[in-house]
Amino acid sequence: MLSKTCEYGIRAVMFIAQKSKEGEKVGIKAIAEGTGSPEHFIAKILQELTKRELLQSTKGPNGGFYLDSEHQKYSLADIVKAIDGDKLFTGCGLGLENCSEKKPCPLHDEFKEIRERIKIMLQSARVGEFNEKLDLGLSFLKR
Amino acid sequence: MLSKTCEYGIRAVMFIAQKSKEGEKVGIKAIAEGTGSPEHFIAKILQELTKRELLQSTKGPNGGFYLDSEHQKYSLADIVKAIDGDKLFTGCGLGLENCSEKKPCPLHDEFKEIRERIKIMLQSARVGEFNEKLDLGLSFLKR
DNA sequence: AAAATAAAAGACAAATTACTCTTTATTTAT
DNA sequence: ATAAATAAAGAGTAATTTGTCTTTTATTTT
Repeated sequence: MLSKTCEYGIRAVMFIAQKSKEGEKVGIKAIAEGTGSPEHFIAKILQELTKRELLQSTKGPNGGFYLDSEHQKYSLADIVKAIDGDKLFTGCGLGLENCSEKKPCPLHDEFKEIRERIKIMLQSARVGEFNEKLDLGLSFLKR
Repeated sequence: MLSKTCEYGIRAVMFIAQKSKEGEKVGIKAIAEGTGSPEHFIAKILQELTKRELLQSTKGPNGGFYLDSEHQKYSLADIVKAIDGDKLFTGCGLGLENCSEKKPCPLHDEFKEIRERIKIMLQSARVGEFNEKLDLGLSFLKR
């Protein structure tokens, strides 16, 4: 469904959002630890998200990654698109490049409905909306 | 969503089902051609499906792959499971090994619903149910 | 200004997935 | 019985994804 890169990315962003109360910043090491992800790998992913301005960071002592309230409004769909592109939302389920409404694969309508649901789900989920759930220990980000 | 291997596999199986009127058999070359797939690669995939008895074949002149009416009743879910395993149906959306009802990831319920839909869709689609659509040219298997 | 801290960048290594080629085994037709 | 046709099997190669390590750059504190 999602690439591993994207899974790590989402988990990291949720983690950062949670820790970003009052502009607190969180370093790569803590993120890797808190999400059970390989440190250098997740660093690369977050670099990319920062470049695309879905995530904020500062260097130097007391630096790290963070998400102000504006940035907590980005959707998970934004993150997924930034990492995996939009094939999940638009690609043919059977991998046919020319599959379209006019020239559909046999599963076109079926996959369309599913893709649509995934899209809605990810578009309506905001990066920052999981903070409480995580704070209360009702859900987890670490394997 | 599906691996490329699985996409090829499904397309091939649909193609074979369509061509299997009255026990006609179809060779690897025709399958590769008819589904726009790499010949030797699709051969491997079909080998595996045959070994698992989701597909039938005979060697020698006039041999090839085919699906009798009993075998046309297998579902696409059967094919997917044989090739990709069942991670699509059961895996955590964020890649967390220990994600479960009791210890859920933040997107657990959302992904559960989507996985459920995918499962129902693939379980209710029979390998042989696309023959007519394909015969009438209402859908295609080749990019 | 210097030292320390932290992300950015880049070059590499490993693992997995996708694909190719060659040989072997089986079946059918002559 | 032999030859031809065809899938099965196996041993590769190539590409992509995942993961690691090292160096550089920017920022802050002293």
